[in-house]
Amino acid sequence: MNHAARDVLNHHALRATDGRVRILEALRDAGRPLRVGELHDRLGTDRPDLVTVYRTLDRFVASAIARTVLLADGIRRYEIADQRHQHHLTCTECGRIEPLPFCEFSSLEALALQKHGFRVTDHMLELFGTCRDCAHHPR
Amino acid sequence: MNHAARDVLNHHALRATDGRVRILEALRDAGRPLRVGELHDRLGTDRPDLVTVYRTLDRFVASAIARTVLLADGIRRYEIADQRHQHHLTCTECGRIEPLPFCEFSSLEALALQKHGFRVTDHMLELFGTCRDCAHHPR
DNA sequence: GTTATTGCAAAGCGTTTGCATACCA
DNA sequence: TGGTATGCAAACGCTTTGCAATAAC
Repeated sequence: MNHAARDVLNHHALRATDGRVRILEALRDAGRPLRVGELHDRLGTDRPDLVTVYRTLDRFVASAIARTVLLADGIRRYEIADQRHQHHLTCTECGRIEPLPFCEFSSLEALALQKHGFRVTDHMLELFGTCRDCAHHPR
Repeated sequence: MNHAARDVLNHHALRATDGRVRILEALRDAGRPLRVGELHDRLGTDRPDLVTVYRTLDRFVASAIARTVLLADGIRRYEIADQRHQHHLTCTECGRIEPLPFCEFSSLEALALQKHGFRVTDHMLELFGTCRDCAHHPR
């Protein structure tokens, strides 16, 4: 585990400091996009400074190790970028964020080009609603 | 024009102060989502305080006169809410934001429910790319 | 006249920067 | 050893809050 993280850092020509390894692992373990503060909280005792987390995440994004995720609340979150472009289901009851394993927009992008002369290079889609658990156990 | 704005405010049980009328008109005239600072700048001389713009926009959102728009940069923007739920094309070259007059997601929402037990109540979609003008006049 | 709204100042919060120290390669 | 990364403190920008003065109804 530890080695894998170091390898990733080395591969991206980033010095494999203890802080970076732990930040990368925390991001990986989370399985969902994390806010900077959340990530910092997860680093446990003797953790790197919050400022270091900010700087490290910037580095990770610049190196395409991580990417930012933007949801409707306007808060920037980060996730590991080793998977394909991804969307999320955000439960408005409990706040849980679940990755959405599909992405079908070729028709929409074709429409944008036809009707607006707009060539789509990227898109953002987020769905909000009630997750299974909250539907079964309403508050 | 002025009367129309006052009517809207009265209809929502908001006192029709000069500042609110001007903020509502500016939002209307913009034709695209505005940041708080942008909106404030557009209010011209003897304009209300920036704090008032913040408070007024909160009121407008609470009264469903306006709504917030969130794009990939994480900056909150506001637009008049008198039209249907809307998406945007954002040009990454010139920054222009263009409304997208369609929204087709029933199939996606059905899929989320089937596969994830997730009932979608809202969604956000933003497309990014190169607009017609920038494609014709590259920098 | 009563209550909501405004301006001003200041606090808050998340994020960034400067700089000296500590660390990795 | 040389250059990068870190911690700490402080600056920064956007947003919110407290409170007295003001204006709408």
